[in-house]
Amino acid sequence: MTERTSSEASRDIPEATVARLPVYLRALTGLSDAGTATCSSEDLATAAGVNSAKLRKDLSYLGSYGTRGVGYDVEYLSYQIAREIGVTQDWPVVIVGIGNLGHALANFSGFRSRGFRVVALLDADPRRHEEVVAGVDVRPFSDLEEIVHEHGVAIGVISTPAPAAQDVADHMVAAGIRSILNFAPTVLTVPAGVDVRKVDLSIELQILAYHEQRKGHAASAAAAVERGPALEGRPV
Amino acid sequence: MTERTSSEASRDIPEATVARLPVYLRALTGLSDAGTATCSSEDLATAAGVNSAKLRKDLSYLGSYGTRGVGYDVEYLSYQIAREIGVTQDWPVVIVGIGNLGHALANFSGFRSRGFRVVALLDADPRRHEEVVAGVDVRPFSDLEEIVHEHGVAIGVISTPAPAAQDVADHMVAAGIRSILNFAPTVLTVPAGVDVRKVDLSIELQILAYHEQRKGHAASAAAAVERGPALEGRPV
DNA sequence: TAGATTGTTAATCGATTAACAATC
DNA sequence: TAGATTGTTAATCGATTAACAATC
Repeated sequence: MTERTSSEASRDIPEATVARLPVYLRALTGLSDAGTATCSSEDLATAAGVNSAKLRKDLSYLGSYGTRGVGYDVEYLSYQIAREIGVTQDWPVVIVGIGNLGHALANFSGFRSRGFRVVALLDADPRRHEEVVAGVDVRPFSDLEEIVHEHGVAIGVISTPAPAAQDVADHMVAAGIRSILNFAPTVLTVPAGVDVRKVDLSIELQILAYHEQRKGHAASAAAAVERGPALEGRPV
Repeated sequence: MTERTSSEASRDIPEATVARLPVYLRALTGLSDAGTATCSSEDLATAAGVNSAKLRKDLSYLGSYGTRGVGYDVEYLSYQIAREIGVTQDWPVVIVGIGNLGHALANFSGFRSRGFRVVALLDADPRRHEEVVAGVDVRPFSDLEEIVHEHGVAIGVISTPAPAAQDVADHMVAAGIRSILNFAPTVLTVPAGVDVRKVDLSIELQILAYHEQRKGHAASAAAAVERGPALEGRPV
């Protein structure tokens, strides 16, 4: 299962590097679209918004795909990163919870463009089963296992309200899904071997608020903060 | 500007800790809703999905809000964390780009529940200016500066297509916004002192795909991966 | 007091960065 | 060859974790 064909240098890529590879891939796609055939680590780092030392260190985990004194061939490096991430293959995805956010996700073109194919939209509410969203029928949640097996779904997206999310995750795991992207604002408990990534709008805003508070944002609010213990803290 | 009232231990909280404080706050809200008055670091850590050593270390940056041998008072700790993050005050937010995702964000109740108030929805497309979303009028993008000043907006959310995002960010910065939450799949360039946080669905999926590929997900796809160089890589 | 649990220390681990030898 | 740029080393920095003294 963990065996790879020989000559592969790519073992044990640090998590922080893995998280940046898709950023590099997107930057390379941008360079390619602009007609750039070759780029230096400095060029690519700028496009990706990191420094070039970090970029070169990251790429070194994949192998040696550059040429000293020259740089990187954009198409070749793109392909190597895409292969490393796994987006040269096709990934069937199922989305559960077709409310406002589920609609947005189903219509999101970024899914399709990187090898992710939405094969089913599921919702527990029968009133939604009439709908067709982004050309895909909304089906009952109870069809999950059948769909997972039929399409070989490995990745599930949860966009239900928080109270439903754990139950949805349990069913996904039971059906064989081992990678979950969770948009519901709740902590999911899953067995070892199942990956969960979480996108949480409210948490992102709170992190921004923390830094904003420390910056002293608008003059009026800063004044309110500095005015004292501020047990209520509502700015004017 | 960076002055605080005395007795505040809260200086230089590590970034990793800051990112977890909102998670603790949510877990505490859950405990409170369940009628729990006191909890141990072990209880709270479980609810938040972290280990208790990390939780205690994190909380130690805020001060000493627990009682040895007893644990933490849920309401008291909630308040202290909320104050530290800054969500005891009210944060006016503007959302730019009212497509599918913008609609979902405008309707997202998690915004309101944590002190974030959507004061305006902006879109460059005049055909959207008739709309009322979540009880808020959609207004022209050119109204941005006026709205920012009128409401003291410190946080801007970008949910436009990628090509528009940098221009939106530039205008936000010019209007005085110093914290941006970016949903557009593009790297934003902003002056020092402006915080950008990025939520990128496609990148999250690619990170999951990387790990899924290494796990050997469905038997058929795993077979395709192991079959050899797989220059095309499309699984059966 | 005895049991429980915090807050802190110190060791470990992982990520970042600058510098530069290797080499095109 | 001379100039440019990679890939790697080593130093630094920050985050995690286990263990336990402090103390309720």
